[in-house]
Amino acid sequence: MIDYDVLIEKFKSIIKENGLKYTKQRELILKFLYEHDDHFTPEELNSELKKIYPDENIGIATIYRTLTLLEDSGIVTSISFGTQGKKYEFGLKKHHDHLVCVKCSKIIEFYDETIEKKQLEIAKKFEFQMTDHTMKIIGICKNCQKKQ
Amino acid sequence: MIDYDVLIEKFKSIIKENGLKYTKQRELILKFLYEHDDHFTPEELNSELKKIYPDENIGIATIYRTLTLLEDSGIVTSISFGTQGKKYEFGLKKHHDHLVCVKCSKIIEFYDETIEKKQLEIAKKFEFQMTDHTMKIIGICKNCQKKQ
DNA sequence: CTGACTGCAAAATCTTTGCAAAGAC
DNA sequence: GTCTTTGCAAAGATTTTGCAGTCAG
Repeated sequence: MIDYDVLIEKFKSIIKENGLKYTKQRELILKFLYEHDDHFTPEELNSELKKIYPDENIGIATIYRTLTLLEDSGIVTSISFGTQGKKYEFGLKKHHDHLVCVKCSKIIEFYDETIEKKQLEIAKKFEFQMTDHTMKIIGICKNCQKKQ
Repeated sequence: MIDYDVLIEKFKSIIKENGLKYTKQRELILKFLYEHDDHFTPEELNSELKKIYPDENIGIATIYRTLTLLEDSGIVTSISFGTQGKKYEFGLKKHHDHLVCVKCSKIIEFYDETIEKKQLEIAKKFEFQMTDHTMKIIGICKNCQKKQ
């Protein structure tokens, strides 16, 4: 996993390259995602940040704008839940895919080399310039099966 | 591909089992998706249906309600585009995955046996009761690459 | 200083809901 | 007839935008 200091350097250089500014809000949002290995909606991030930094008062619009910036920079990635919006996670870790539980919304990550390779082949076959790929296995997790 | 008459029978029996009613609106929406092998947003469906059946005046709410019903019945499936909503397609064809172009939003379908098998294995490994799975390869399609 | 960023509130999207009238069975 | 469905418009939910003040470089 990328070191926090290295991450900040990387972020700062992206900021600089694009004539943007390095602000406290942006840092705090990035820091939170870096430190929490999980998936969050913008609204969840907003309330979590309010808990941790009650004095900062980061606006929800800033959360959205920062997440977009971070996603465009490739630092965070998102997973979408149809109508119910998106969840974001820190993105500079090994590529992986997701298992999503329809009952409790829990997300489990996995990685499979065969699938990764196949995806490349398929993109090539259709002459697609692949920028990303996602795979979601939807179902009922072990825990929720027990409850039934 | 399932025959249209068989499809209607299937739909009618689902309707009956659930104490629902078979209405013209529901039929027209299903018919449209059956006849058009493509992916549509609710809004697109709405305007297409208005073009084909200018006298029917199907409300957008009915489109949403019917799509939800059809999706729950397993007759249509949806693919989500993050914040920008969902697209629906007729679902009773061979399972397949999607290539999505970020430039023109075109969707190409593909099927790969190896990936299908791997998904089953992974679900099993995590003791997930898989109900569905999706895979999206995101990138720039052949056509849009040329334009650049 | 200058131009980007922020919080706020308003606006824009997209989707769902309440309700009276219409339609299926 | 009874109970579901419909279209409409209003309400909700989520995300984006405009703007004046603030802040980073």
